[in-house]
Amino acid sequence: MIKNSIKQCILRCVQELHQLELSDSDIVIEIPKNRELGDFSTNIAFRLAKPLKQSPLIIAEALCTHINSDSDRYSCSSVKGFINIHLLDDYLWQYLSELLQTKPEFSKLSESILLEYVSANPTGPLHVGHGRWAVLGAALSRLFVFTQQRFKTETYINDAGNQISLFYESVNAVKEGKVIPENGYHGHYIHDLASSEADPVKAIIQQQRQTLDRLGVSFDTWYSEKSLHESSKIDDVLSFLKTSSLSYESDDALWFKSSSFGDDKDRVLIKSDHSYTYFLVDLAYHFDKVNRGFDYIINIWGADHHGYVPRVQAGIQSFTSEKKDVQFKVLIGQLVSLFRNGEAVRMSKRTGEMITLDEVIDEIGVDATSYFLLHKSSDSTIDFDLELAKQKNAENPVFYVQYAHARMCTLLSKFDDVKPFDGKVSFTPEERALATLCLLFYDVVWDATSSLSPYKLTQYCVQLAKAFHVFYEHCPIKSSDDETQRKRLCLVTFTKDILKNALNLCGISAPQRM
RNA sequence: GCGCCUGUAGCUCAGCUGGAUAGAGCAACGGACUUCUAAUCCGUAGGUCGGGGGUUCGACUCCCUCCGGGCGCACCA
Repeated sequence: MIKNSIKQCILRCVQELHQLELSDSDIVIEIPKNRELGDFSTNIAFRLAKPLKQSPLIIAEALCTHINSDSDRYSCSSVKGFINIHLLDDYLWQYLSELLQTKPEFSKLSESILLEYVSANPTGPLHVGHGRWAVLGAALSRLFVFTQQRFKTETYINDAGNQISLFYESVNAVKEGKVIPENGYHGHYIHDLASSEADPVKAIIQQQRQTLDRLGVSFDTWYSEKSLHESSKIDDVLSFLKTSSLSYESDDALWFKSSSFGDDKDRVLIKSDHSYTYFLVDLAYHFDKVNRGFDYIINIWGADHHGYVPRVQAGIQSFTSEKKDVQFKVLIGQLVSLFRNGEAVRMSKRTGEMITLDEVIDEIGVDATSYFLLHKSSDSTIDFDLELAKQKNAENPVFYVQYAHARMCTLLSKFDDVKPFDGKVSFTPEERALATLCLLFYDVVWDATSSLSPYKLTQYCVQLAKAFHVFYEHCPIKSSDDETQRKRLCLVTFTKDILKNALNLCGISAPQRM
């Protein structure tokens, strides 16, 4: 990773010059907003000012001199305490040429990750909210594969409990020509299910699976809540909590001392009517996750469940207090609102009037669906305008990016095999901007992976597409001399491969032609 | 009332563990196609970063407070 190798260089120089041992995290490599300053920059001189008791300007000056005398990779200059790093052309080109052939060793986020997502009730079709968790989880999975993490994916099927009973009642009511219970399920699909012989829950799961398939989402395990009830796992967690004195009886109910682990209050496990709470069953599920040996447990939940996080967190903590550290992370995806030409599309689960994820995919396609559900930080709500997502013009970033890829493909097809360029290089500003952006690919991949933020990758796609379009307008290929032509064709080839990789990691196709 | 998320250009959003003149896309306005796809590019305009305090050499970024928006606060799932 390019930023990393620059970091290492600076670490070494600081060590040689000042006998200071810094760690990776002490150094920040940035890309200057004003690109004329350099390809990269660092503010390390400001950070060293205090410990060294020197002015940042002097520190920066000395470091630059040291790096310049020492490195055949970088040429540095110091401006107002910042160190601006300019990659030497030959080094830049060599780095770029080998980029995709030499994938770096990525760090391990943990020994073994479990990523649980979607986990929908099998009582109806998936909606766009599910789509967001699905797209997010799938992108993370691909990033985990790409960065060679050890991990499993899983979805939890809530195929037991009150909602399921209500669901069956609703379907049966229609079958028997009765009125669906007030708090039951009223969607049109209930009538379809009633006219079929198949088990409604199985039918819905099958339907959900097909929808997820379209988005490229699959799971190692479909974990059934029902199977938990049928196993001894609920008793296991109960006896664990009892023997650890983490539960107690009060008001005829059994409680978990979740407040001892940071929750606002204690939570009921077994109700006074002796039935289990949903929480108990979920606790059993997470107990099982820990017992299966995962040490990084990631759940993707909708914002409407965020109040539930502390109690599950409390559970995990109580299970693992005597064991090695287990990380537990709940990714809260904020809600998705659908719009059409600026008008909110009403969604009511109650009356069953809602646009399903399938309908959205039918209308705007997989690529746009993936893009629009992925492109924002999961902390932000998404206002999703269907008409905008459908437009095949510049208003729609999906097309902007895909067009860049198609443009590269047709451009390359105009020329015979691209021969490697290994001469002495020099760059125009547009070439350099494109090339340095290409170098950042693995840095972005790692950033997106470690921060569990695939949206950074969609941003990168747009940036790369922009840099390419600019290059395309300013750097003709056909009309340039042999050397330049070969260099530019190589650059386009590298860019195309990187953009394709980046798009595919986002679950978006990279068309050859548009 | 309490908790989580959020408030940056007309719109949709970035802004990396505080750092250089706050960025991008779209929309607006003005340009560029006999030349590798104009689904593109170039230029112009547009911001007291919700308000107010504080910490700092330096704050969109950290702390406090107030205001607005979303979501949640069950012996429901």
